[in-house]
Amino acid sequence: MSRYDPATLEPKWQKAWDEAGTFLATRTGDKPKYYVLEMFPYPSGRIHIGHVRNYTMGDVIARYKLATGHNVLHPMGFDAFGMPAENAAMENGGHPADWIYQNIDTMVEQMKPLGFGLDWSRMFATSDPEYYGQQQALFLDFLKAGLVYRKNAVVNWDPVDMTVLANEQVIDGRGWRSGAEVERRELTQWFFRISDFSEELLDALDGLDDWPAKVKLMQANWIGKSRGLQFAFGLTEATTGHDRVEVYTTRPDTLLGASFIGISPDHPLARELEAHDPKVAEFCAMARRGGTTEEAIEKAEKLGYDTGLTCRHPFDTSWELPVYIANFILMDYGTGAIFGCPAHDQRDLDFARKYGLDVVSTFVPLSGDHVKPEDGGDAYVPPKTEKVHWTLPFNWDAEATGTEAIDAAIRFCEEKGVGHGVTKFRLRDWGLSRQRYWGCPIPVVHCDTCGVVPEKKENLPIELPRDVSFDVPGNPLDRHPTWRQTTCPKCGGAALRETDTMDTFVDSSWYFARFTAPRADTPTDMEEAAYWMNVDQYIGGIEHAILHLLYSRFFARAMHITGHLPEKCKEPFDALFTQGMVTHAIYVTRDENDRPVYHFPEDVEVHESGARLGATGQEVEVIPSAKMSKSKKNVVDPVNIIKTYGADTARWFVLSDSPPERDVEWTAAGAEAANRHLGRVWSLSDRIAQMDPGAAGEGDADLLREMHRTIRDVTLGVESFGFNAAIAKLYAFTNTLSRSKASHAAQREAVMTLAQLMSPMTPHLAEDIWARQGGTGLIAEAAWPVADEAMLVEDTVTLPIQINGKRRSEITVARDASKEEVEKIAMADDAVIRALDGGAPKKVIVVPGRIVNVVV
RNA sequence: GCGGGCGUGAUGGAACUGGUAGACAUAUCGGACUUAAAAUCCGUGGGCCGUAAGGCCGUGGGGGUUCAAAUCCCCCCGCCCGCACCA
Repeated sequence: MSRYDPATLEPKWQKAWDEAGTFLATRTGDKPKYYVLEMFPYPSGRIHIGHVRNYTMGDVIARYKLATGHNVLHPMGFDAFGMPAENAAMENGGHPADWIYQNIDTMVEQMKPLGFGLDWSRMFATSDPEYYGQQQALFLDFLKAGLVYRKNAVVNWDPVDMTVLANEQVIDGRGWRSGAEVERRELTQWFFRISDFSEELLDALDGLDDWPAKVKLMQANWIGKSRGLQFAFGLTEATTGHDRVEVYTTRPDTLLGASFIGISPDHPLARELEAHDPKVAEFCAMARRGGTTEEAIEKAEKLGYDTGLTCRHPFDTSWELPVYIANFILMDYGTGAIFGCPAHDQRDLDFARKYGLDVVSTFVPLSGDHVKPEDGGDAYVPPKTEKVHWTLPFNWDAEATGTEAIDAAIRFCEEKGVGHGVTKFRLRDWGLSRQRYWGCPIPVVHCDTCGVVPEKKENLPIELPRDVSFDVPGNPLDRHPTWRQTTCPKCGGAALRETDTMDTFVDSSWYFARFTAPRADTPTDMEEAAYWMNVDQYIGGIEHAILHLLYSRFFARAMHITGHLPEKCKEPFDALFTQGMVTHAIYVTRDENDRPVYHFPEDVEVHESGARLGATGQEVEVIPSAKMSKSKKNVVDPVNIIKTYGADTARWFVLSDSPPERDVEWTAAGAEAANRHLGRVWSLSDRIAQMDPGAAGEGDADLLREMHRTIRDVTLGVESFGFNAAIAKLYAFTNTLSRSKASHAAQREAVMTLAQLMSPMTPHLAEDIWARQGGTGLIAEAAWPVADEAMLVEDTVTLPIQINGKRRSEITVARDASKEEVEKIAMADDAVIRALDGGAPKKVIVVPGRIVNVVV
């Protein structure tokens, strides 16, 4: 008797698919197309079990769509530019390109044994000059179309290393290498005009029916459309060049509760005061310390500097409000100035209490206990849709919602000539300049006579120079002896290249389009793009819910405008699925100083009594379900898993148990169980293959009915990303089949169908079963089974009977029994008679085909 | 700090659109097979009371809507993701 042996059968079937070209994307016949894409990986060096889960999900869809008669495009590539390659070069010497391409080779080598149905012929890395050269062409077209411009923007500046830091390189406000306090410094940078598309990007979310609601909500909040009032406070005494402070507020209804004006340290007025007053300068310098992230700014202690200036309230010119410079006000949102209403904003309240400013409520709750903030309570911030009692309205009812009051306030102020209603968006333009080497060079030159000049397309790609070093901080392109020297494309005179490279988000904002024609000598081939786009199913992590997806949506529009994508591609991802992570327990012991010492799972033996180190028997603390991280050593290497159990086991396990959108915890016991199950299926098939072909049996109809139910349930599961539920059904059907005494013909049909239903998840095992049962051709190319509707209908249904909402009994009735009939049968049920105790029911609810509830 | 999400037996989870909570799997325990072990197969498998029939409790905590709530609403707790230069 043979045994399930993935080590021999997996390579065998991978070779068979390769030779048949099963997964090459082709435009054959009049089949519909299907484009399935998983977010491409960063080539960190090794694949991660999380990748296995992500790509297995995509592969299930791809194989299922192939089996249901589609031309399938399922490509793979690498997001290869970015900081880690430079960091590796800094730490270990070597060159980022060598590091990254070695990593890519390793990862491809690790991915191939997993048997993904990928069209490897379309593979590329974003660091290939063929790719980034076309990206430069796109940039030039965007520039021509007015979608790119330059302006000043703040960066994290390390004053010791004299270099720009990424947000993740700023730790507690200090540079990660130098330890110096980071400053916010302005640089001239390139920007994409994504904010011009704010309204459109927001409105179009409505059409994305197959995107998770949470992602659409996050994007909508990020774009942040707000209706507010823009107006000016007049300064009591005009200083040089400033007689007013323009503010923007989304709560003009609280204007009568204003108690101070706050301006950003980068506000022109603050700049002006800074120039003449060392104390102001000192405060502004302090306020500019720390990182640039919104998080850092919001979490920092709220500090203000009283400028001594005052403004007049627009509705009461005798009312003067102090002007503070405050560290939490951002210059690039709104006008860089606000008015503070401490009663209805906790941040303003904290600020007011700190600096002894007035607190005036403008509204209170309709009822209930309420401690006003002026009496020591918290700021009162109800939802804008809630009706409140107004103590200081302008012209609206004493009882009105925030929304009603805001609208009324805007109308009132417009009538009085105090400002005007404006719609603003939180979304800012996309800064794409990076002062780093390992990225796509921005294809422009700086000419003393002509200024900033775009490169000529025939000079593309502008390739990165190979001879660079990373021994000193800063951008190697800046200090390269010759690379910068070039001639001006316009006047032919000497000029200097731009040394900024592009944000890696640019690379990942159009790779999905490039996959449709990866070797084209233009960014896209319109005919191929028109055929394969859009991505029918996009799969990736929730961490990309905002930036990557929003940037890609912008890029698709920009590519349409510049003639690189058809109109229908403006929303490039028809359906989106965000999968969860693979987690693993952390094993930790303590050293003599009580510091944690982490251990790899393979060094730990887990028993029901606890976990111990295999080598020493020392007891180990188990922290369950933590995100895998190298430093915590709670990682499992897919390569080891494949070696131990085979690819199918790994694929089966990452899909079973947990719903795909949720995290799944990798456990050795679970992997072993998955492996045992696949072995059982193989043995079952083997047993059936060895039956006498003419063997009769009993229960054929029952087995086949169950088979058709399984076809229905698994198909539904695969189509709705319910892979775990589909696998549960496959377990159940395997149990049914293994107990069946049906004829050989019925069992053979059942096991071949089982193999087909399993084939998207465990393709190698499925091929093997198919071949051993004498199936024709490859199972990967066989048509997906279809459930026979006639086999699915049942004559009777079992209904639960509830008494007062609790299940007490059940009855079996004809499938099409009327409400009256069901009620009659229910009332004759023992449990009901007992509960009624001779009385009449208060109410009987019959939901046909569902439930009966008797209220007594 | 702000925005978004998640929380169900010892464990991973199932439950269609508000309609039998715990499918399927893992651990455990009991049994069969075996000289023995592994593998395999059969059974057990939320808690409490009860010989049983049956009853009570139970989906992070508290409250609410409903004939009926894991599912809808409000408050709280814990964890996760994002916050524009990590990818």
